[in-house]
Amino acid sequence: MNVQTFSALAESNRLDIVDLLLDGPLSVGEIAQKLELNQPQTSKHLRVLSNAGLVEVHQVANRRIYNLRPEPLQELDKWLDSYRRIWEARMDRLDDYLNVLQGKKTLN
Amino acid sequence: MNVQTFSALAESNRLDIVDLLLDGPLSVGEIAQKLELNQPQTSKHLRVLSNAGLVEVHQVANRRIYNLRPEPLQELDKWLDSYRRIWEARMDRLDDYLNVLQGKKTLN
DNA sequence: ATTTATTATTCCATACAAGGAATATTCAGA
DNA sequence: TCTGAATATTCCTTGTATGGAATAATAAAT
Repeated sequence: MNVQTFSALAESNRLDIVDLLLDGPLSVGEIAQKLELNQPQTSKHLRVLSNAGLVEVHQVANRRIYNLRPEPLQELDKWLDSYRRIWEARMDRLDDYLNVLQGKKTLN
Repeated sequence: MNVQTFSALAESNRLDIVDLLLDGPLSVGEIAQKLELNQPQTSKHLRVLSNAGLVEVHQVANRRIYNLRPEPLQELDKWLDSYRRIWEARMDRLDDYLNVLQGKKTLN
């Protein structure tokens, strides 16, 4: 799992941007307006998201249109697979482990 | 979606710890040894993970046993739901959006 | 009570992220 | 070619995260 994805999403404004782009592509100005952000910081956040591969840009005249790229989120989804299997089984294998420890102890 | 979850996972050592705990609970020393980390930094990382609710601790004599808590990852899983719907549909609604822009343009 | 093992905490130094403000860049249109 | 709109970049400052080293705290054992 790529840590860059988590880094990019570990900032509330950027998470808001991603959630916003879920409804479709938007220009920088539209994003800034809807989230009440300054344009420069919006551009900066978009660059981070872009570096993480979470968004892509297309230029239309003056505007730059950003939209989501599914790949990183699909990778995240795939990563979660391992954990889903455990949820069904039993994530807190604590009791088992404590028994092992107890066993070790009685073996000493 | 809670940003703390992303922050906690946005560090490779911590991500390694989480992946390691997938195989079952471990003590601090075991984690440090398996990941070749110093004990103090291991404790620090575990504290971050604990604050994010990703792990829980149980004390057994000297040792502190850490294991995963499923809730934050389940929340992450739920958050991804919105995106899965889009993947099937078509995440890059870029063409549509460009047509809209084109339409606006011809209306000017 | 003292020692030993295990874990947590503190202090320090460094690196990195983020916002504000200003400026640069790019492109379309007059 | 000049202007204006949209976006990116830079500079600066501040806050925060991280690792290393040392130390503290806790519990078991002798």
